Amino acid sequence: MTNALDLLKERGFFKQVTHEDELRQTLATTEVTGYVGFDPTADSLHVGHLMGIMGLAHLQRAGHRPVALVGGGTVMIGDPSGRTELRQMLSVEVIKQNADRIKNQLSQYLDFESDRALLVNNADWILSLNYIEFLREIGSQFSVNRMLTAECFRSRLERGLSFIEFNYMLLQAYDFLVLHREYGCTLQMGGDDQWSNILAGTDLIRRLEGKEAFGLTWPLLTTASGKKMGKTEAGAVWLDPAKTTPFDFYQYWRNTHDDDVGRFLACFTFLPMDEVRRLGALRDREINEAKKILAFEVTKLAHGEEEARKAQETAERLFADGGQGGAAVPVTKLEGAAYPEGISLLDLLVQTGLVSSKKEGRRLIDQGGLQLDQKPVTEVGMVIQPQDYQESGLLLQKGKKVFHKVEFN
RNA sequence: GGAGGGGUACCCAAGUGGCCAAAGGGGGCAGACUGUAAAUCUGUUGCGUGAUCGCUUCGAAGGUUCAAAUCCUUCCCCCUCCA
Repeated sequence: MTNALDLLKERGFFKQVTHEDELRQTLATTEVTGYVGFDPTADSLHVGHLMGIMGLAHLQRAGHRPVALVGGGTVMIGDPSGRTELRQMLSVEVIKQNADRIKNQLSQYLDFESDRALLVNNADWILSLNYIEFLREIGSQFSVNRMLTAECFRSRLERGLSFIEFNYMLLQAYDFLVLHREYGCTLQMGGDDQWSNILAGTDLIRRLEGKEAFGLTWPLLTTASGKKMGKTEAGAVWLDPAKTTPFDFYQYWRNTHDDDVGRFLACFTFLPMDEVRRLGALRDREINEAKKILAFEVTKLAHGEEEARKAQETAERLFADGGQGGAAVPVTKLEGAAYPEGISLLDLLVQTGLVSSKKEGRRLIDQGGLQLDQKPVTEVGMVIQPQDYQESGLLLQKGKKVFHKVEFN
């Protein structure tokens, strides 16, 4: 079996490590327990978290034991790394709810059978911390001078950094220490912005336990066009199907920038690297095949094969055949009887969420960007009679690739 | 606590009494091109309406004025320097 470190490296999960050779050696000879932290700032993970999720998943597949740490405690502080503003503080109840839902999503990716993977919430040990004890045991191990030289704080010194944020590093280091003590965890992974925090943890373990722990970071993912991963015009691309439909999720990946395809296949799927390299090397029109595979595979992981297949079929019909679409097109169901006089197309657009105001809808139609059942709409004031669409419903198309179905019953 | 600077639309940022629903850039949306990609070009980007009409908006609340993002008062928040 390939060494886990080389596997991660090969798949794009490698930017910095603490001690590369020792880590490789350890991974080759023992089952390593490694963790990644996730902050429950929302009630669902999104595509931006996928690096962490897949990092753990790849680790597990290489024969090691992943630990997903939900930061129910640390999120109450807020990681200052890379932020320009103090994070909004969330209430305890909200954080708890979020943490629970996130646990669920993670189990899609990791095999938690018989402790082959662990799920922990640092709220369990952080919320009950005693301030003085913590300062004496952990705080005494940190040099403020050294902390200030860390990149994550340097940039913030100019913009302002609150004391609560300054403590984040200690808490994250403490997490690592706890996991080390409780579960023999010796590896922490994360995005490269976590480097300083990870080092704080490995240092702490060395000082307090006299043991060697490892840190590994991967490059912060941006798309080739420099955008933050997982953000679209409509906001984040969520893993929760109620927040981002599997179809939209599929489409997000289907529209990947050419230059990102190979990288994404390596990171976000389990396809063999030979296949990844072959697909990533495709050019021009041919790369669309690779994009389809990427979209299918990633959707399959997030939502299951069934949903992925539906999304793919729907996309094929919508784009290739120009037909009425398929099962996965987002649908709005309306009570036809509620509109005896018919419903204006503009109102309908707003109801489906295709536009945020009638003004925007009007603009859309004026600019020729709306199609109704494959035909361009030219009349702004058009009124829809529900009885005319009793059977198949109607298909709205905004621009080139946003589809929405309306059904009346 | 003291001194100074600042809060403008999704973001950055101009605007210091009427010509301001508010320049410019980014971002978004749409059109052309195309491969459901990128780049490029064009249009558009507070809300309501058929509208060159109305309504709401420039940290918050009051006030002055025919007229305020712009002037005055009070309050809230942020930053810098000093302690």
